[in-house]
Amino acid sequence: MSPRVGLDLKTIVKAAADIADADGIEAVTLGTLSRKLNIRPPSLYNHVEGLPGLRKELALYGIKELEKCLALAAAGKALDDAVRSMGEAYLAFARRKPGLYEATFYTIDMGDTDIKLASDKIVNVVIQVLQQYGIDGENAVHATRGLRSILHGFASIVQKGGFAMEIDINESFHFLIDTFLMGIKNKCI
Amino acid sequence: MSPRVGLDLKTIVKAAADIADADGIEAVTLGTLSRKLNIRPPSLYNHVEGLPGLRKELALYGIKELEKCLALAAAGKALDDAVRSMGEAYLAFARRKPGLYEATFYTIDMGDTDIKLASDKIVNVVIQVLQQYGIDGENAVHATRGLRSILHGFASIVQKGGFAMEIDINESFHFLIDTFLMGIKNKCI
DNA sequence: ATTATAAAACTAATACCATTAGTTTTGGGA
DNA sequence: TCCCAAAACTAATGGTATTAGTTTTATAAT
Repeated sequence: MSPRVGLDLKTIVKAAADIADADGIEAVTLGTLSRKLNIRPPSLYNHVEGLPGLRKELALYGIKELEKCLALAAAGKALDDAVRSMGEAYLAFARRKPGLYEATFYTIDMGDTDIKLASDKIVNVVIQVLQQYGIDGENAVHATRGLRSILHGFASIVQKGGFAMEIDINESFHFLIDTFLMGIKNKCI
Repeated sequence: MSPRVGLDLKTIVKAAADIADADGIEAVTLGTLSRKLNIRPPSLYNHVEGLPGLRKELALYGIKELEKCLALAAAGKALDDAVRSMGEAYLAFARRKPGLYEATFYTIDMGDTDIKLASDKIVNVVIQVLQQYGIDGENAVHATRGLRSILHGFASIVQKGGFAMEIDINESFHFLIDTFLMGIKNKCI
């Protein structure tokens, strides 16, 4: 048994990510993607379970890429340095790959095992950093959920162009991270 | 001059909101909506500028409803009480009207004047509450952006079913709000 | 080298979607 | 009663996802 080799999933998903980054996640259709890959739309079904399957693969790719960025940013750093570095990496990712970041939250099935597994890896990176503050069990979960909310909320609003005023957005981000850290330290210690 | 009266925009937008809440924002199409209203799809163009126009109206409706909830929650309360009450109202809205809340962030044009105006009203409610802490000019913007990020991030993750662990979600929310408040008070005062 | 095979890519067809153009209906004001 | 403008309609177009069934083709075994 040994078939011919055609396109592989990685190539397909990367092409989809390029479309998403260039024209938004809604521009990722089997039509636009197949045109970019020089094949006919039905051929994609050999690699992906229709549009929902493609979206899942794209979300998975985005989550994994984001996790790599966050892990790299936190590596070798501790406490506030690690949190700030991780926050900057998160925001930078959302800016650098707006469509791919969008895909990590766009019509994804949080019940899906693969998605859950990849998401858990991000959660673990965040937990490891926050544990350095000596936050205990249940509070560690609260703090992790909090930081995740902050990062996603801010990045999501930035990505949608939601901060209109002239005030510097990066300063607002640092303000928020520092406020969170200040709160954590005055609360859990 | 006086034409016949048919459907009005409010009826249409509310029907769209019902579909969004029941089956998700992607289920809101001119087809499903026209079926629910017992008309043919092209008739909707008499009231709304196609699907993009419908989505704008839906987002606008959601933003206005949310603003009403937040203003009501903050009314007559001060400082931490006001912030906590507002936070709870925000999260409750996202849970009660998941599809409509989704619409407030789904393919909306932040450059649109109506959207910007409605959004500004929400921002003003938040600013008014935070000003009670005596935060000055630029920091007030940072703090407002921060609280908005927290509320949207948390609500958005909840709505997508992103918090998987057994730990109580409401407790996590209160933890986050309190952490933010603690941070603000130890930072700006 | 030849051939069998399994996957990849294809064509054809269906059903749904948004949208436009042009027609018919209809209800309130004169 | 009649007018007319808005509302709703029909018909048609081009895009979308998807399925079924066919053809192509690279590889692995002969």
